[in-house]
Amino acid sequence: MAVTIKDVARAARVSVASVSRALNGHHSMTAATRKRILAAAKKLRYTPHSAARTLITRRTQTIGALLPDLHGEFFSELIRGIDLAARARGLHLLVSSSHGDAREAATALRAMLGRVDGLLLMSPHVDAGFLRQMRAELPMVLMNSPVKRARCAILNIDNYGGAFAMVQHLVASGRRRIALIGGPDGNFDAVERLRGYNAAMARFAPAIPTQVLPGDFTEEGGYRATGDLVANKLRPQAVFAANDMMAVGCLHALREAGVRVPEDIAVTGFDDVPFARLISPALTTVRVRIADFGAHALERLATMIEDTTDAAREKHAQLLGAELVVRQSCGAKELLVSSAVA
Amino acid sequence: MAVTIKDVARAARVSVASVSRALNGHHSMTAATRKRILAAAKKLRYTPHSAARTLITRRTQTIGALLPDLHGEFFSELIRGIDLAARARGLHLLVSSSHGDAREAATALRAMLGRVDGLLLMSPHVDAGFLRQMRAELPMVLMNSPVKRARCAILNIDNYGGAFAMVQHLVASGRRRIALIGGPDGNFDAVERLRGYNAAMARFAPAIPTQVLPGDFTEEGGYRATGDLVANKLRPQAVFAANDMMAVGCLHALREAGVRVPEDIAVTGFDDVPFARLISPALTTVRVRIADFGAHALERLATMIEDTTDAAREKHAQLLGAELVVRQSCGAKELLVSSAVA
DNA sequence: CTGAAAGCGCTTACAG
DNA sequence: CTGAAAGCGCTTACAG
Repeated sequence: MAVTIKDVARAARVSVASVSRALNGHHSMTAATRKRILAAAKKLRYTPHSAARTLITRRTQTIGALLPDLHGEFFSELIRGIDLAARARGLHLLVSSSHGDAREAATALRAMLGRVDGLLLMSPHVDAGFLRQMRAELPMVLMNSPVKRARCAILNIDNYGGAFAMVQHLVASGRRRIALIGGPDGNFDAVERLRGYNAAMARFAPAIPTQVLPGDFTEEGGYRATGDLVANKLRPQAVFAANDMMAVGCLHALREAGVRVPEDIAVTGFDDVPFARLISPALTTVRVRIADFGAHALERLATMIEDTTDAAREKHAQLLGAELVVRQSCGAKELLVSSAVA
Repeated sequence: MAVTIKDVARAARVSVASVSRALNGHHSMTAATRKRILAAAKKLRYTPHSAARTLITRRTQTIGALLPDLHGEFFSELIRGIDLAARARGLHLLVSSSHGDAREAATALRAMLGRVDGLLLMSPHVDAGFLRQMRAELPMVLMNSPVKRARCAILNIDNYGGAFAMVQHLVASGRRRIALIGGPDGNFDAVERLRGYNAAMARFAPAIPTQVLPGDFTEEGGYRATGDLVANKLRPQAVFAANDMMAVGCLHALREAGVRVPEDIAVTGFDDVPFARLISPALTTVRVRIADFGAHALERLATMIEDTTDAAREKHAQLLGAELVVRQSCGAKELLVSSAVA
C-alpha cells in the first residue's frame, strides 16, 4: 500500500490531477497521456487508497447488513444472495449479526454509520420507534419488517400468500378441517402466516371453524401442540405447522399416537428447510427463495443510493414470492405452485 | 454526519487538537477541559469520520473474511462466531463469499486490501501459490487450509482426530470391518478424514484391510457407494461416511436392500448437521464447534494485528477439536467424547 | 487538454 | 496543558 497517486504522477510525468482523471475515466484528455498514466499505474501496481477516496467523495462503496440471530440455512442463503448481488455491482458488504435486543442493534447500527452508503436492516428489534430514534439519513431497506409507512423501502417475504396457498391446496385435496400450529407471539412471520391461514379458511372452507394451536417454532412446541390435539380427540384432517421444525415435532407425536400420515391426517410445514425432504414422510411445505430475497433487497438499496429521485417513489413495500412444495406428508400428488412473484 | 471535530472544538472553545486528545483518551489535559469537550461532543452527537481517521492512523478497525461457497449451517455458524468475537473487540466485519475459482477469490481479496486490517481466509483456492502471488503485507489467518509453512497463521478443524475417534469408537463397540465412503478428490477435509480413518484402522484393527469407497459429499454419492457395497456382497460391519449427507444416502440404499441399521450394520457420518438427529435411526456422527472455530480465528487475527512481535511466534498451525456424538445408527450407548481441544 | 491549489476530517509531533 | 500547522491520499472546481 506504499504506492500513491503521487508516485504514479511522477512516473507518468503528469500531475496527480491527471492521474485521478485517467483512473476515473474522465474523457477530457489525449489518448496518449491516458495510456501513459494507465501503464504507469499498472507497472507500479497502484491501488487507490479507499479511505482517502471516501473522505472526499463521501462514498464508501460499501453497504451494511444488520441481521438477527438467524438459524442456519436461512442466514447463509440470505448472505449469499446479498453478497452475489453486491459483488456484481462492485459493492462491499459489512455485516453484523446476532443482536439480542434493541440496544445492541442500535449500537451496531450506529457503528456502521459513516462506513456504509446504505443499510439492509433485518431485525425483530427494528420497529418504527427504533427508526425514529436513529433518524439516520442513510438509504435503508427493511427486510421482513412489520413496520408500515416508514421513510425507507420495505421488502417482505410473502408469508401470507404462502400460507394461503397451503390451505388452498389442502382443501383442494379434500381436507377441510385444518388446524394451524402457530408461531411465537409477536413474531412477524408467524402473524402473517396466521393471517394467510385465516383468510384462506374463510374463503375455501367458510363453514369450518378455524383451529389454532399455540406454538413457538421449535420441534418441542410442535410435539406438545399435537399431543394436546390427540389427547382431546380433536382430530382435524390436516395439521399445518407454521414452520418445518414444528412439523417434525408434530410427526413424532402422531407416530407415537399411532396416527398414520398422510392416510389418517395430513401434515405440512413452512420454510422448506433442507431436511424437509429427508424425513419420512417427506414434508409438504412452502419454500422461500432466500438468496433471491437478499439479492433483491440489495438491488433495491443500490438503486436508492444511486438515484435519489427514483428512490423516493420506490418506498412502497414489496413482496417476494413463496411457493408450495408438495411431497408425501399431505397425501396429494406432487406439484409446485408459486404463490406470488415480486 | 454533518458535525465534525471543528464544530465540537468551537462549541467547547478549544482547538481541534484538544478535542482529538480528549476523545482518544490522552491524559495530558485538565479534567475540566476534557469534561467540557466530552459534553460538547455528546450534545452535538458527534461521531468521528472513520475514513478521515483511517487515512491518518492507517487502521480501519475492520477485518475481512473471504469465504467459500459453503452450505448452510456451517457458514452461518462460522460467521456468527466471527461476528461475535469481532464485536467484542470493536472490530467490523467485511465479508465476501462464494468464489467459484482462484481468480474470483484473488479479485475479492485484492478488493479488500486497504479496507481491512487483517484477513480471515477460507477457500479451497487459497494455496501456497495463491498466497505468494498476493504477497499482501496484511496479517492473515488461514482457516481449514492445506497450506503448510505459510507466512501466516493457520487454524484447522481436527478432521483427522474426529475421524480417528469415530473409528476407535466403532472398534470399541465391536465393529472391526469398517468401510469408509470418502469425500471428493483434493478436498482437504476429505483427505484429513481419510488419514484419520487409515491411522485408526492401523492402530485398532491392524489385521483388517481398510475399505475405501469413492464418494463426493452428496447424498446421491453415498447412495451409489452403498449400492456397490451391497451388490458386491462386501458387507462390512460398519460404514463410516465422510459426511452426514452421504450417510443419509447410505441409509436409503441399505433400507432398499433390506439391511437393518444398526442391527446388521452400523452407519456413521461427520459434521452433525441439524437433521442428523432427526432422521431415523438418528445418526452417530462427529460434531465440530463451528462458531468457536470462527471466534478463535478472529481472536488469533486480532492478536496478530495488535502485537507484531507476538504474532511472529504464533505462526504454527492450530487445531480445533471435534467431538464424537453417539446416537442410534451405530448401535452403541450414547456418549460424547472430545477428540482434541485447540 | 492539463496543472496548481484547496479541501475532505482527522491525528500527531513540535513548540510554547 | 494546549494550540498552530503539517500531512494522510485523494478529487474537483478553477484557471490557463
